[in-house]
Amino acid sequence: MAAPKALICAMIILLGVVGFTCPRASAGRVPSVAPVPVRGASTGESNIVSAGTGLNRCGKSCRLRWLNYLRPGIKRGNISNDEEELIVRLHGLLGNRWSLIAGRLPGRTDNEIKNYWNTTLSKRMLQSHGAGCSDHPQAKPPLPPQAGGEAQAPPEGTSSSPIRTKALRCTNTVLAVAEGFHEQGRAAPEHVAEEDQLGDCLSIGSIDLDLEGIELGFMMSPWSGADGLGGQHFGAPGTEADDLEELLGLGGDGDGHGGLGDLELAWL
DNA sequence: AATCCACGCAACCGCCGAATT
DNA sequence: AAATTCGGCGGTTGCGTGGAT
Repeated sequence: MAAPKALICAMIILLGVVGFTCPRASAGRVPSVAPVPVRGASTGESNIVSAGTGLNRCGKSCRLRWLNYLRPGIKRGNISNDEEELIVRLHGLLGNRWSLIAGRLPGRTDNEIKNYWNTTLSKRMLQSHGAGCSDHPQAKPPLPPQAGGEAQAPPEGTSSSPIRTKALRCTNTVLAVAEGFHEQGRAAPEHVAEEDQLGDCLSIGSIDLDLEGIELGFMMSPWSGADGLGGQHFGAPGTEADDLEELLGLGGDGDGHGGLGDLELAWL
Protein backbone atom coordinates (compact mmCIF):
# COMPACT_ATOMS: atom_id res chain seq x y z
CA MET A 1 0.00 0.00 0.00
CA ALA A 2 1.55 3.18 -1.10
CA ALA A 3 -0.85 5.59 0.49
CA PRO A 4 -0.44 4.49 4.10
CA LYS A 5 3.32 4.61 3.80
CA ALA A 6 3.11 8.05 2.34
CA LEU A 7 0.85 8.93 5.18
CA ILE A 8 3.35 7.72 7.70
CA CYS A 9 6.06 9.76 6.04
CA ALA A 10 3.84 12.81 6.08
CA MET A 11 3.08 12.22 9.69
CA ILE A 12 6.68 11.93 10.63
CA ILE A 13 7.40 15.20 8.94
CA LEU A 14 4.38 16.87 10.40
CA LEU A 15 4.95 15.55 13.85
CA GLY A 16 8.47 16.65 13.72
CA VAL A 17 7.31 20.13 13.03
CA VAL A 18 4.25 20.57 15.12
CA GLY A 19 4.51 17.73 17.52
CA PHE A 20 1.35 16.78 19.27
CA THR A 21 0.27 20.22 20.16
CA CYS A 22 -3.28 20.34 21.23
CA PRO A 23 -5.06 23.47 20.07
CA ARG A 24 -7.81 22.94 22.50
CA ALA A 25 -5.38 22.05 25.20
CA SER A 26 -8.01 20.77 27.45
CA ALA A 27 -10.09 17.70 27.40
CA GLY A 28 -8.89 14.29 26.76
CA ARG A 29 -5.54 12.90 27.14
CA VAL A 30 -3.16 15.61 26.48
CA PRO A 31 -0.55 14.47 24.09
CA SER A 32 2.55 13.70 25.92
CA VAL A 33 5.96 12.45 25.30
CA ALA A 34 5.61 9.87 27.96
CA PRO A 35 6.41 6.39 26.84
CA VAL A 36 3.48 4.74 25.25
CA PRO A 37 3.17 1.04 24.96
CA VAL A 38 3.73 -0.05 21.48
CA ARG A 39 1.22 -2.74 21.37
CA GLY A 40 0.16 -4.24 18.20
CA ALA A 41 2.35 -2.45 16.30
CA SER A 42 4.53 -3.36 14.45
CA THR A 43 7.83 -3.32 15.53
CA GLY A 44 9.36 -2.03 12.42
CA GLU A 45 7.11 0.82 11.80
CA SER A 46 6.86 1.82 15.41
CA ASN A 47 10.58 1.96 15.64
CA ILE A 48 10.77 4.06 12.55
CA VAL A 49 8.14 6.45 13.74
CA SER A 50 9.45 6.69 17.25
CA ALA A 51 12.97 7.09 16.03
CA GLY A 52 11.95 9.67 13.50
CA THR A 53 9.93 11.72 15.91
CA GLY A 54 11.41 10.87 19.25
CA LEU A 55 7.92 10.51 20.55
CA ASN A 56 7.89 6.89 21.56
CA ARG A 57 4.65 6.50 19.76
CA CYS A 58 3.82 3.61 17.62
CA GLY A 59 2.70 4.02 14.07
CA LYS A 60 -0.80 3.14 15.05
CA SER A 61 -0.93 5.87 17.60
CA CYS A 62 0.42 8.39 15.16
CA ARG A 63 -2.00 7.29 12.53
CA LEU A 64 -4.87 7.68 14.91
CA ARG A 65 -3.69 11.07 15.93
CA TRP A 66 -3.41 12.08 12.34
CA LEU A 67 -6.75 10.77 11.28
CA ASN A 68 -8.68 12.12 14.21
CA TYR A 69 -6.96 15.35 14.88
CA LEU A 70 -4.18 16.56 12.66
CA ARG A 71 -5.49 15.71 9.26
CA PRO A 72 -6.37 18.76 7.20
CA GLY A 73 -10.01 19.34 6.60
CA ILE A 74 -11.17 17.96 9.87
CA LYS A 75 -14.27 19.63 11.11
CA ARG A 76 -14.63 19.68 14.82
CA GLY A 77 -17.65 20.33 16.91
CA ASN A 78 -20.75 22.16 15.79
CA ILE A 79 -22.42 19.20 14.30
CA SER A 80 -25.27 20.61 12.33
CA ASN A 81 -28.81 19.42 12.43
CA ASP A 82 -28.61 17.75 9.09
CA GLU A 83 -25.43 16.02 10.02
CA GLU A 84 -27.03 14.86 13.19
CA GLU A 85 -30.05 13.65 11.32
CA LEU A 86 -27.86 11.77 8.94
CA ILE A 87 -25.95 10.19 11.76
CA VAL A 88 -29.12 9.00 13.37
CA ARG A 89 -30.46 7.55 10.20
CA LEU A 90 -27.24 5.94 9.17
CA HIS A 91 -26.78 4.50 12.59
CA GLY A 92 -30.19 3.00 12.38
CA LEU A 93 -29.26 1.55 9.08
CA LEU A 94 -25.69 0.54 9.64
CA GLY A 95 -25.35 0.13 13.36
CA ASN A 96 -22.12 1.02 15.04
CA ARG A 97 -20.18 1.26 11.82
CA TRP A 98 -18.70 4.55 12.72
CA SER A 99 -16.14 4.66 10.01
CA LEU A 100 -18.81 4.04 7.47
CA ILE A 101 -21.05 6.67 8.93
CA ALA A 102 -18.15 9.06 9.11
CA GLY A 103 -17.46 8.41 5.49
CA ARG A 104 -20.75 10.04 4.73
CA LEU A 105 -20.04 13.05 6.82
CA PRO A 106 -17.29 15.01 5.19
CA GLY A 107 -14.68 16.24 7.58
CA ARG A 108 -15.98 14.17 10.42
CA THR A 109 -14.08 11.33 11.92
CA ASP A 110 -15.42 8.08 13.10
CA ASN A 111 -14.11 8.84 16.53
CA GLU A 112 -15.95 12.09 16.69
CA ILE A 113 -19.17 10.58 15.51
CA LYS A 114 -18.79 7.73 17.89
CA ASN A 115 -18.23 10.11 20.74
CA TYR A 116 -21.08 12.29 19.63
CA TRP A 117 -23.38 9.36 19.51
CA ASN A 118 -22.33 7.97 22.84
CA THR A 119 -22.50 11.28 24.62
CA THR A 120 -25.33 13.11 22.97
CA LEU A 121 -27.43 11.21 20.55
CA SER A 122 -27.78 8.03 22.51
CA LYS A 123 -29.20 9.96 25.39
CA ARG A 124 -31.48 11.87 23.15
CA MET A 125 -32.65 8.71 21.51
CA LEU A 126 -33.15 7.17 24.90
CA GLN A 127 -35.32 10.04 25.94
CA SER A 128 -37.16 9.90 22.70
CA HIS A 129 -37.84 6.21 22.96
CA GLY A 130 -38.56 6.47 26.61
CA ALA A 131 -41.19 9.05 25.87
CA GLY A 132 -42.87 6.57 23.65
CA CYS A 133 -42.22 8.38 20.49
CA SER A 134 -39.66 7.71 17.87
CA ASP A 135 -38.70 9.98 15.10
CA HIS A 136 -36.85 7.17 13.49
CA PRO A 137 -38.66 3.92 13.60
CA GLN A 138 -35.83 2.14 11.90
CA ALA A 139 -33.18 3.41 14.15
CA LYS A 140 -31.79 0.98 16.60
CA PRO A 141 -32.58 1.63 20.18
CA PRO A 142 -29.79 3.56 21.73
CA LEU A 143 -26.89 1.48 22.76
CA PRO A 144 -26.04 1.62 26.36
CA PRO A 145 -22.42 2.49 26.79
CA GLN A 146 -21.49 -1.02 27.69
CA ALA A 147 -23.96 -2.71 25.45
CA GLY A 148 -21.38 -4.59 23.51
CA GLY A 149 -22.78 -3.12 20.37
CA GLU A 150 -22.76 -5.46 17.49
CA ALA A 151 -22.46 -8.53 19.56
CA GLN A 152 -26.06 -8.26 20.44
CA ALA A 153 -28.35 -9.71 17.93
CA PRO A 154 -31.75 -8.19 17.74
CA PRO A 155 -34.66 -10.22 18.88
CA GLU A 156 -35.66 -12.63 16.25
CA GLY A 157 -38.32 -11.50 13.92
CA THR A 158 -38.79 -8.22 15.61
CA SER A 159 -36.57 -5.30 15.00
CA SER A 160 -34.40 -4.96 12.02
CA SER A 161 -30.77 -5.81 11.83
CA PRO A 162 -28.35 -3.15 10.88
CA ILE A 163 -26.32 -3.80 7.86
CA ARG A 164 -23.15 -5.43 8.90
CA THR A 165 -20.29 -3.82 7.25
CA LYS A 166 -16.58 -3.84 7.52
CA ALA A 167 -13.95 -1.71 5.99
CA LEU A 168 -16.09 -0.44 3.22
CA ARG A 169 -14.49 2.83 2.39
CA CYS A 170 -16.88 5.55 1.61
CA THR A 171 -15.15 8.83 1.47
CA ASN A 172 -17.47 10.83 -0.64
CA THR A 173 -21.13 11.30 -0.56
CA VAL A 174 -23.67 13.35 -2.33
CA LEU A 175 -26.63 14.29 -0.33
CA ALA A 176 -28.93 15.62 -2.95
CA VAL A 177 -31.91 16.17 -0.81
CA ALA A 178 -33.05 19.18 -2.65
CA GLU A 179 -32.34 21.03 -5.78
CA GLY A 180 -29.67 23.59 -5.23
CA PHE A 181 -28.39 21.91 -2.14
CA HIS A 182 -25.09 21.21 -3.78
CA GLU A 183 -24.47 24.77 -4.59
CA GLN A 184 -25.50 25.87 -1.16
CA GLY A 185 -22.75 23.92 0.45
CA ARG A 186 -23.14 22.76 3.98
CA ALA A 187 -25.85 25.19 4.75
CA ALA A 188 -28.41 22.55 4.31
CA PRO A 189 -31.92 23.76 4.04
CA GLU A 190 -34.04 23.28 7.07
CA HIS A 191 -36.26 20.88 5.30
CA VAL A 192 -33.48 18.38 5.34
CA ALA A 193 -34.33 17.67 8.88
CA GLU A 194 -37.95 17.28 8.21
CA GLU A 195 -39.15 13.79 8.47
CA ASP A 196 -41.21 13.86 5.35
CA GLN A 197 -38.20 14.90 3.38
CA LEU A 198 -35.83 12.45 4.84
CA GLY A 199 -38.53 10.02 5.50
CA ASP A 200 -37.36 6.69 4.36
CA CYS A 201 -35.68 7.99 1.32
CA LEU A 202 -32.28 9.48 0.96
CA SER A 203 -30.75 10.63 -2.23
CA ILE A 204 -27.14 9.96 -2.80
CA GLY A 205 -26.12 11.38 -6.07
CA SER A 206 -28.62 10.29 -8.59
CA ILE A 207 -29.55 7.32 -6.52
CA ASP A 208 -32.49 7.41 -4.28
CA LEU A 209 -31.89 5.29 -1.29
CA ASP A 210 -34.99 3.65 -0.06
CA LEU A 211 -33.76 3.06 3.41
CA GLU A 212 -36.78 1.11 4.37
CA GLY A 213 -36.36 -1.11 1.41
CA ILE A 214 -32.70 -1.56 1.96
CA GLU A 215 -33.14 -2.53 5.50
CA LEU A 216 -35.99 -4.79 4.72
CA GLY A 217 -33.90 -6.44 2.10
CA PHE A 218 -31.15 -7.09 4.53
CA MET A 219 -33.47 -8.26 7.17
CA MET A 220 -34.50 -10.96 4.80
CA SER A 221 -31.09 -11.80 3.59
CA PRO A 222 -29.61 -15.06 4.75
CA TRP A 223 -26.21 -13.89 5.84
CA SER A 224 -27.19 -12.77 9.24
CA GLY A 225 -24.85 -15.41 10.41
CA ALA A 226 -25.03 -17.87 13.21
CA ASP A 227 -22.19 -16.38 15.13
CA GLY A 228 -24.33 -13.70 16.62
CA LEU A 229 -22.12 -11.09 15.12
CA GLY A 230 -23.94 -10.66 11.95
CA GLY A 231 -21.94 -13.15 10.04
CA GLN A 232 -20.04 -12.10 7.03
CA HIS A 233 -18.73 -8.67 6.63
CA PHE A 234 -19.99 -6.19 4.21
CA GLY A 235 -16.82 -5.85 2.30
CA ALA A 236 -16.45 -9.46 1.51
CA PRO A 237 -17.03 -10.43 -2.07
CA GLY A 238 -20.39 -11.85 -2.75
CA THR A 239 -21.85 -10.72 0.50
CA GLU A 240 -23.60 -7.65 1.69
CA ALA A 241 -21.42 -5.33 -0.26
CA ASP A 242 -22.46 -6.78 -3.51
CA ASP A 243 -26.00 -7.16 -2.39
CA LEU A 244 -26.29 -3.60 -1.29
CA GLU A 245 -24.54 -2.20 -4.28
CA GLU A 246 -26.74 -4.23 -6.50
CA LEU A 247 -29.72 -3.08 -4.58
CA LEU A 248 -28.62 0.49 -4.97
CA GLY A 249 -27.64 0.05 -8.52
CA LEU A 250 -24.14 1.13 -7.80
CA GLY A 251 -21.82 -1.70 -8.51
CA GLY A 252 -18.14 -1.35 -7.87
CA ASP A 253 -15.54 -2.07 -10.44
CA GLY A 254 -14.12 -4.92 -8.49
CA ASP A 255 -10.90 -3.32 -7.42
CA GLY A 256 -12.28 -1.65 -4.40
CA HIS A 257 -13.22 1.52 -6.17
CA GLY A 258 -16.48 2.65 -7.42
CA GLY A 259 -19.73 1.59 -5.95
CA LEU A 260 -20.48 2.76 -2.49
CA GLY A 261 -16.97 3.77 -1.77
CA ASP A 262 -16.67 6.40 -4.36
CA LEU A 263 -19.89 8.23 -4.28
CA GLU A 264 -19.25 11.69 -5.38
CA LEU A 265 -19.29 14.39 -2.80
CA ALA A 266 -20.69 17.73 -3.53
CA TRP A 267 -21.65 18.63 -0.09
CA LEU A 268 -18.70 20.78 0.84
C1' DA B 1 -14.26 29.72 47.75
C1' DA B 2 -13.97 24.95 47.78
C1' DT B 3 -15.61 20.55 46.52
C1' DC B 4 -18.20 17.31 43.86
C1' DC B 5 -19.95 15.46 39.80
C1' DA B 6 -21.29 14.85 35.06
C1' DC B 7 -19.80 15.44 30.58
C1' DG B 8 -16.90 15.70 26.34
C1' DC B 9 -13.25 14.07 23.87
C1' DA B 10 -8.59 12.36 22.66
C1' DA B 11 -6.18 8.36 23.20
C1' DC B 12 -5.60 3.51 24.19
C1' DC B 13 -6.73 -1.43 23.70
C1' DG B 14 -7.82 -5.65 21.57
C1' DC B 15 -9.35 -7.87 17.70
C1' DC B 16 -9.80 -8.98 12.85
C1' DG B 17 -8.91 -9.12 7.91
C1' DA B 18 -5.81 -8.01 4.21
C1' DA B 19 -1.36 -7.84 2.46
C1' DT B 20 3.15 -9.41 2.35
C1' DT B 21 6.94 -12.62 2.99
C1' DA C 1 0.08 -22.73 1.82
C1' DA C 2 1.45 -21.05 6.10
C1' DA C 3 3.28 -17.54 8.94
C1' DT C 4 3.99 -12.91 9.82
C1' DT C 5 3.18 -8.07 9.49
C1' DC C 6 0.35 -4.22 8.95
C1' DG C 7 -3.74 -1.34 8.72
C1' DG C 8 -8.15 -0.40 10.32
C1' DC C 9 -12.16 -0.71 13.23
C1' DG C 10 -15.18 -0.53 17.36
C1' DG C 11 -15.19 -0.39 22.30
C1' DT C 12 -13.42 1.53 26.35
C1' DT C 13 -10.69 4.44 29.40
C1' DG C 14 -9.26 8.39 31.79
C1' DC C 15 -8.19 13.31 31.99
C1' DG C 16 -9.65 18.14 31.89
C1' DT C 17 -13.43 21.34 32.08
C1' DG C 18 -17.39 23.54 33.60
C1' DG C 19 -21.55 23.63 36.14
C1' DA C 20 -23.93 22.60 40.43
C1' DT C 21 -23.94 22.42 45.31
